[in-house]
Amino acid sequence: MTSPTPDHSSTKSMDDIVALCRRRGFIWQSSEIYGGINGFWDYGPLGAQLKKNLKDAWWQDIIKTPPAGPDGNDLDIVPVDCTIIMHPKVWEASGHVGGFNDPMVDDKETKQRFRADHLHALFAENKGAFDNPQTVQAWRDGRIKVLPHLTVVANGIGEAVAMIKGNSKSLKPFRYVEDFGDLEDGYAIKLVDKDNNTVMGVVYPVDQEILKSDIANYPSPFTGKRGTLTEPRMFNLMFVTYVGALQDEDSKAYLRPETAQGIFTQFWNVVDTSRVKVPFGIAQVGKAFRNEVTPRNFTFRSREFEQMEIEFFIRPETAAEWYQYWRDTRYAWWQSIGLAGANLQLREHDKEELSHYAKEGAGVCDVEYRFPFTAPGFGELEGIAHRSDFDLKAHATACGKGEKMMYRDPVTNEKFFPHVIEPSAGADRGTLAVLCEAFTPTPGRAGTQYMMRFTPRMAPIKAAIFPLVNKDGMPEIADKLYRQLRYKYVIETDAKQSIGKRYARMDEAGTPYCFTIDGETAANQTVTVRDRDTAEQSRINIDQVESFLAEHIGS
RNA sequence: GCGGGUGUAGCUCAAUUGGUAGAGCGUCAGCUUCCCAAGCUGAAUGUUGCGGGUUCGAGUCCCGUCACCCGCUCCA
Repeated sequence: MTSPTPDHSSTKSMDDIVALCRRRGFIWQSSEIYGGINGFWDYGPLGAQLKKNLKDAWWQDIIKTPPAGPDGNDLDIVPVDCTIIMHPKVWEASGHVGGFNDPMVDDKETKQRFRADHLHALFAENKGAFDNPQTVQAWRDGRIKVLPHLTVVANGIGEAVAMIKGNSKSLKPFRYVEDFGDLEDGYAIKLVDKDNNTVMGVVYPVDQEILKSDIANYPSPFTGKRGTLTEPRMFNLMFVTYVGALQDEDSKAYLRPETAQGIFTQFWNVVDTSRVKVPFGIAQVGKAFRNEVTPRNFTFRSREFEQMEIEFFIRPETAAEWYQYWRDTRYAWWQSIGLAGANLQLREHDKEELSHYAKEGAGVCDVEYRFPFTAPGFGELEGIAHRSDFDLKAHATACGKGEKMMYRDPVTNEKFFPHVIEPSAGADRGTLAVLCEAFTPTPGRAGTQYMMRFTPRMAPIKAAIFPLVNKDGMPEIADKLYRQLRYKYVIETDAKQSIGKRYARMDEAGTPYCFTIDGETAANQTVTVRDRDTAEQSRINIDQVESFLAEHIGS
């Protein structure tokens, strides 16, 4: 086992980790020979095996041998493997398209976001700027400048006027008197100022071009303060593609930003075909895509990444219990694969940072790892969220069948939309955390500068078989042992160069054990076992190598 | 998206006011070698991130671009 460092921010440099990943073939930049492409990463031979070990461990522990539930009975979790491209309506129903294909403005102070074309403003000035049509026209033509008095977010001019009239506080120092009537694109209202002078006010949707250049003069619709709004920006977090040879609006589709929606849309088929009943889980491993604004920190925020997701369907009233259960279970799982120290933590979210689907739920938490680049802070590995019945309900509504799609409890015949607890883990982030945790500088050690102390279950290479020298029958014995073991384990053999160099290379690859055939082997059928972490050797019978691995690595 | 920095062999780094792109390590091959990047001999490796410009001549100066790093921003 590795002995975890309490805080490796001072001892581990991300640059060194990235360099080792590159040099030894764990992780490379995608399309490197063309200069790379921002936010995309490839796994080399050692990295591909490492990531596979992580995903295999997850698959084993979730689907093949799921843990026991709160009542002591094994959970029922079945896998699916859904497509990356789905019907575009999936993403409308899930809420991914709605708010994110339009120019959006953020209020930096309140962190609220709204569609730029929903912003309406009231223009009014003390000096009676709008008391005649000519002045209004002059303003509309841009010949005179009038700053907006206040703004509101509204779906249409009527709603905007109603909101403005209804909020006497933000209207100050003006007071609403009466409607004046429709203008060409806007609406005029009569106001009075504090000296009871009549002031004409006009409400218009904010011109998008003016908003872009003059955003600093527009008060926040939430606080009334100027200077806290960001420029309108297109938030298109989803990758767009086109299905079929014709590229037009009708053929537009998206690469999924999360694997979860495949599970939700096939929930009914799973129920109909798999003899599962609530509570049960559906799990999936697969790629997802997000057009991140700033991909950074090595593979941590990649635009193409792989998720390991469970949607665990439950009765609504049991949400709190199951949320607790999955929180604790998933935290323990990450510990079990080698992230056992103080670099791993569980963090409950504050209510304010919750997503749209989780506002009213039993909770959301993250399993977080202290990466060298986040230290002393932490970065998310897995989020566990109570998503309520948001998604099933949304899809039932969007596809038009509505309550007919409610789940029927086969025992009680009750009909309801199950709630869901979603433990959603990042395979790439998990791999990166395992890499960072394993990375160990070895300043006092001969040969290697660094070694990788993977837990045996994660190690890309489980053992190496070396002939001590490349003659005297040793290579033949090594080759025989290698061929015998490689059916069960990832094993390497190497006869070239000095034994020290070969050990050192295995230390860097994180191989837990090396078996060496030496002069004694032919005589008494024993080999040496070298332990990666201590560099100490012991001698075992060559017939016991396989059982040694079974005991120390698992099968 | 904004500001700053960096970019020479797989890695670490050299290269005189602008004047022939090199070294160590690693890698590979052969020999040697009975336990920790050991030794000997040899070999391969670059349009100096990419593209323009200035110049008789650019790794070096200028512009653009790409990637990475740091700080903002962003991260339903």
